[in-house]
Amino acid sequence: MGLNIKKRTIVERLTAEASAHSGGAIRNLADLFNRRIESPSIRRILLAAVDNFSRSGFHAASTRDIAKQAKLSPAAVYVHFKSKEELLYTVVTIISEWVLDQMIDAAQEGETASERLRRMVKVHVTCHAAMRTAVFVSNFEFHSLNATQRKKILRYRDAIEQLFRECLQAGCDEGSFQVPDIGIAKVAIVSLCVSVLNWYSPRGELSPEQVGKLYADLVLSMVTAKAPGEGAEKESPLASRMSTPRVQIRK
Amino acid sequence: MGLNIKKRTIVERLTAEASAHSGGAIRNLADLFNRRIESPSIRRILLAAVDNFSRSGFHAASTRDIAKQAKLSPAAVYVHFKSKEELLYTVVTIISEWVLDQMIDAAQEGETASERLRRMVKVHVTCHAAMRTAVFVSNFEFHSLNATQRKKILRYRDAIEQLFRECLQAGCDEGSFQVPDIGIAKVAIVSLCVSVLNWYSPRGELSPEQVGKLYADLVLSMVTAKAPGEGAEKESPLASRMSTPRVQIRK
DNA sequence: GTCTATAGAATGATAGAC
DNA sequence: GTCTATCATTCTATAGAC
Repeated sequence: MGLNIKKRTIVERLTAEASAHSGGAIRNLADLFNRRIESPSIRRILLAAVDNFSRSGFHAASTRDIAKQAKLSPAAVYVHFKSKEELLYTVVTIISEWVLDQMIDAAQEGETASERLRRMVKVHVTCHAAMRTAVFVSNFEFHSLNATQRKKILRYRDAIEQLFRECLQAGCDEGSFQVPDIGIAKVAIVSLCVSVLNWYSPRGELSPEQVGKLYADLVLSMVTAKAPGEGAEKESPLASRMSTPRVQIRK
Repeated sequence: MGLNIKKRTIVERLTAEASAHSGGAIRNLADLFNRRIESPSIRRILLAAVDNFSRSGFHAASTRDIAKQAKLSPAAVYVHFKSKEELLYTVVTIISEWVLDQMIDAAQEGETASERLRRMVKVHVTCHAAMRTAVFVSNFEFHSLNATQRKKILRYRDAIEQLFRECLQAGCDEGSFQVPDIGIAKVAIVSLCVSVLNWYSPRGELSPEQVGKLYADLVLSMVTAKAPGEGAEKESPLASRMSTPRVQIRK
């Protein structure tokens, strides 16, 4: 990592460190941070931040508690992060990059659109279930980022939505999918995957992969073309004139 | 309303006032508060609270700003609400009651399970789109309530989930629905309806009712039984051994 | 890089006059 | 019921020693 100019933020250094440690599957958040962050102190701070943000929400969580949990003084956090906001931004960036990476891989496997969609839904759901706490923070504290940060994070989300859109379009062109509106279907599918954040528990009976498979079945039956006369009554309505679906942005 | 004993909270008085003003469809939040709340000051406070909570989140919103927006002094809020938390609880209660009322009506119409499910999804989505801001607060600031309050609000959510479960069960018994797991399907459907909170905009091209209809189509095709040989490969997995799906509870 | 100590600002809630 | 004034607390972030 050579030069450590003070002005570079953690996030800016992430890319440089990304390939530093390689090999070995990422099974949990500690693995992911080990791979992306050199300093053990910073890793402890980030783990504590995820925990506190997820339990109390960004604004209710205090930097004091985060520092304490990371076994540091309150001031030590500010040696590594210039603000609490940057702490959140670092977490959200690492998580968003990781999910997108998984999805890019998933979108490449599979011959037919059905196989690809099944794989994509399974991977997306599995990511959300397996790293529930961190992805939860990344999704539901998104609005506490500033406008510049939000814009950068939206690029990751848009990329994932685009992967789903292309897959749906391909399936519709092939004739294997049939949906009232591709934009609506895309948003519905992504929402459905993300919604496991609201109920999944690692202490339940289902593994992340099992939930992924169940959701993939649901999504596939949602978009799979029915035999003629079997489908719901529809007049192919409204095309995609809706406002571009996007996560609500506060402030 | 008669006696106005000091110790009764706004929420406790709501039931008494519920039938006070009758008739006329509820088209927006102001309508709903007009119907449920006598005092104009309290209505202004609640409207301001919804606005501030939705834009900044419960913890980041200040009682000063809420009071100012309601054209009152900071202290005046505490004449009507004993804490900021009670302000949130009042909002969430009124919204939750309203959504449940709509859903109870919806679940009674329709001869077949398919008709009922279509109607329920349409109404649920329409409620969420039409009152987006307030329902958004009710859903996503839920975790800022205390344990007692959360327990009371969960009764509303459970009741709605139960309506969906019964409808799905009936459809599966009839043979018109086919789902891998009723518990999973129920959670998925509710999540899907709720997820319009994340993208719906009243400035878009679609009315709440139109979105409701589109989502109803998606859900119906998700659960509708396929002609033999048409369905996804499945081995009817795992039954309902999963942890009871429930919104994540913080703290 | 880590600490102790604290500045500086904002917040939830209350006291008491009218 | 509404106001002005203010208390008491908490929090983010910084200063400066080691």
